[in-house]
Amino acid sequence: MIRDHIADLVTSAVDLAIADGLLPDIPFPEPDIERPKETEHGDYATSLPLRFARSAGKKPMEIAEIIVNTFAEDPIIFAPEVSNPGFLNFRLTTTWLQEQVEVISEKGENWADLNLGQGSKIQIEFVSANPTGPLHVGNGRGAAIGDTLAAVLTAAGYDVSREYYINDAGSQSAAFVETLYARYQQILGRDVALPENGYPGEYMIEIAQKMVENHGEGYLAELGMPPDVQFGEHGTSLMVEYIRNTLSAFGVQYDTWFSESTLYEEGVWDEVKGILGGSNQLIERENALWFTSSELGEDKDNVVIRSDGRPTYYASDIAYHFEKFAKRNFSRVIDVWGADHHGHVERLKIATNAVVGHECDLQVLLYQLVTLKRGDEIVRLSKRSGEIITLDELIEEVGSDAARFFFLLRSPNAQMEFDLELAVKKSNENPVYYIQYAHARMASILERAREDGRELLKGDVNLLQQAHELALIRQMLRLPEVIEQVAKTSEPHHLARYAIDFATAFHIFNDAFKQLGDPSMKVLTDDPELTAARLKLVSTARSVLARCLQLLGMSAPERM
RNA sequence: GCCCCCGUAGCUCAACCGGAUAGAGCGACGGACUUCUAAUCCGUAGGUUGCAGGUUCGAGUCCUGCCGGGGGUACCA
Repeated sequence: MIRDHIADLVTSAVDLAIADGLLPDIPFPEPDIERPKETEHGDYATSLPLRFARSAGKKPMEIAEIIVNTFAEDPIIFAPEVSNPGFLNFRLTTTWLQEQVEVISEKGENWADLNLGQGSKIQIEFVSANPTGPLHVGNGRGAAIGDTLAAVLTAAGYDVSREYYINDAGSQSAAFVETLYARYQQILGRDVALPENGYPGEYMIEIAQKMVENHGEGYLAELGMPPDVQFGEHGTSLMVEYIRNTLSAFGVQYDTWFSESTLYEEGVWDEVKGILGGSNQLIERENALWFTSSELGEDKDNVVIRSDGRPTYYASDIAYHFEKFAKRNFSRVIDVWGADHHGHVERLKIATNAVVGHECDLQVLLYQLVTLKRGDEIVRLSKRSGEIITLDELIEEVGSDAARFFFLLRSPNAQMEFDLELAVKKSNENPVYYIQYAHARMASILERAREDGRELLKGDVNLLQQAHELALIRQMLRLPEVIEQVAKTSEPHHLARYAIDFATAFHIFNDAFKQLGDPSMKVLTDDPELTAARLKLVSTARSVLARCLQLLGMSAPERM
């Protein structure tokens, strides 16, 4: 990557200056290469002279001058310019920029891919909402973040596995089954009440109806008696099916749907209990079994087996993460959770390390909750209250692309407000169309060129010299850096922001002829050589934007 | 009480490891269609980055204290 290249050049220059006795022979700061905000400050910059000034005992500007003088000649970047109060600004050579069009066009769609992960196995678990009701808008945020993060990490060279954890063993699941059975009986004419802590939502009637359609009265037990366990299993799998369909409509496909129940059926929990018991980390108190997490720095111990003998979700989660690291050997695991689970993070990490026996690379990515508004009215997100805004409804109203982009545009740790009225009413103002329109315009130009019988990839890139052409090339070159940034920070919103910047660069490029009133600025002109060069640029830019949209999980329309 | 996230333009949000004149979109105002689709472009206005200190060459970013919003602090998940 260019940044590393520049850092190397700076390091060499400083080394040379030290060897020549121009700078003192002491350790110097890392030459951090950043992207300046102001274009006047070049393509890249470093503040190394400022940070080196104190220990070197010289003025920043003086150090900057010395580095410029010892800077090696390079085909990619010009010698740096010194700028007050002590920055070094770097500019890419035009020749190299032009060549990149050739390079990108040859490497194709995966041009920006990296090898940061070196093929290591990484799992991303996201959404994992209880199968007790339809996904709501908040789950959509987790879905968009998790899925795009997975896509970017794949592009960054990791062997990524997407996973959904089905909580089908806990008390919420039991409440779901009880409610479903009550609805089932009601449909079949029995006068029974819904359970107190059940799920009153309308969707339960639909699922119960489906159970009747599929199985008739087959699951009806004696009045007052619970149904066969298969009733619950079938009901839950129907619910999971709904969830799977919603996510599929949202563009999310999982590699694994992992059932919590199997942790008990296949003895994983027993194994975990054995390990923790063997190291005296479990204690019986008040008829319950506790994990002595306070011994490991937690505020308190936590119950793993309730006094009635049922395991808590904490027990499940320990077993589950033991399974991820010790059984399936993921070298790294990322759990994407809503911020309301924050209190669970530390104790899960502690327990996982304790049971696996070494420090595990477990990262929990928290995203802040989505507040729903309808005008001025705040809508509470809760499956229990019955009234929820489902992800299905959101997709229906604004479309999958717009919904995804809306979520991806925000940093995970920013709370976001979602005004449903606005989302519907102003859907055409969603920036998603701005980006997709850029792609459609490129496709349209290329289509027209093909109709004219022009070659798209034969042009001479050295003819690309206009400021707006070079600006577009510069934007393309950012993609690998953005992929690296997202992979390192687990913050997909940088990619969404980049997509907007890229679209802007293209729109400016595309409208330059109108702005300047000069038809020779168009892509398709009377000059066949220039046209060929620009077509190659547009063709390359289109593939870069398409890749970007693909990583964001959005479509890249040919026309709009 | 304690722990975590947030507070930036009228609104929704950015700002890469502490960098240069804090940026976009929407909204407001004023321009550009004889088009390669104007779902676009160009321009103007809009800020004491919640408040008060501190650290340093430099703070929206780090530290301390307050104020405000959200979440957590269960034998719910």
